[in-house]
Amino acid sequence: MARGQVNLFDEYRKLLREFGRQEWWPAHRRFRPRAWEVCVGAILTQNTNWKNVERALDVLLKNKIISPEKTLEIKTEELEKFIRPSGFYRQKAARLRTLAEFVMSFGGFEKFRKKVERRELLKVKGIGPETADSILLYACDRPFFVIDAYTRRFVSSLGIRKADDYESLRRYFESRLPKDISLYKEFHALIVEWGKRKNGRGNAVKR
DNA sequence: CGCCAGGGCCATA
DNA sequence: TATGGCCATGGC
Repeated sequence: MARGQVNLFDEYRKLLREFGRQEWWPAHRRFRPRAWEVCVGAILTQNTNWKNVERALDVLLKNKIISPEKTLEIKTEELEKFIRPSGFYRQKAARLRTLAEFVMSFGGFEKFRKKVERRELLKVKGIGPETADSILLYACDRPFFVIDAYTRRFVSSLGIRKADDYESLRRYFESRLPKDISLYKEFHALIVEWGKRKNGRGNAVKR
């Protein structure tokens, strides 16, 4: 593949043709998540297998911990117990509470969703660039492209030589794609699917 | 059975 | 700024 001639939108269409629509949120789970649950998922999946995250999300749902308010009401030990299947449960319980407090400082989730700025989110302890962009894109419908470990491998598989720091890669994607939120969501999900199958995981290919 | 996952923080140099 | 240790469970 010739360097410098990669068309990212074409790459997106190839993945879409090969794997089909991923529709991460909300359609890939059996319930329709509220935006808060998307934020919870973004924290719980930090360096963690998504299957484990789903177990933890199921426990939270079963116990009706489905809002930042509820998250702040229950005891920390209780929250830790609920999310244990997702690993790093002490850290993550603390991070969930911190995020819940931050969200509530806006006066509720809807206000947070409309007003939060990326800079502010990045200052929250436990929210790094990937988690921030996941929240902004999937929960707040903001046009930020999410970069993760799979994205780095994907970019390198295209033979593109880029500085691989987070911000450079994010701008690389954002500057070469239409500013389309649905496209960002779907492309990132497809890249993850590509990475999983490459690792010999994921579901069998059917088309 | 070992390897490692849809990161991020912190201490150290 | 750049490495390295740490966090922890469950899938495969």
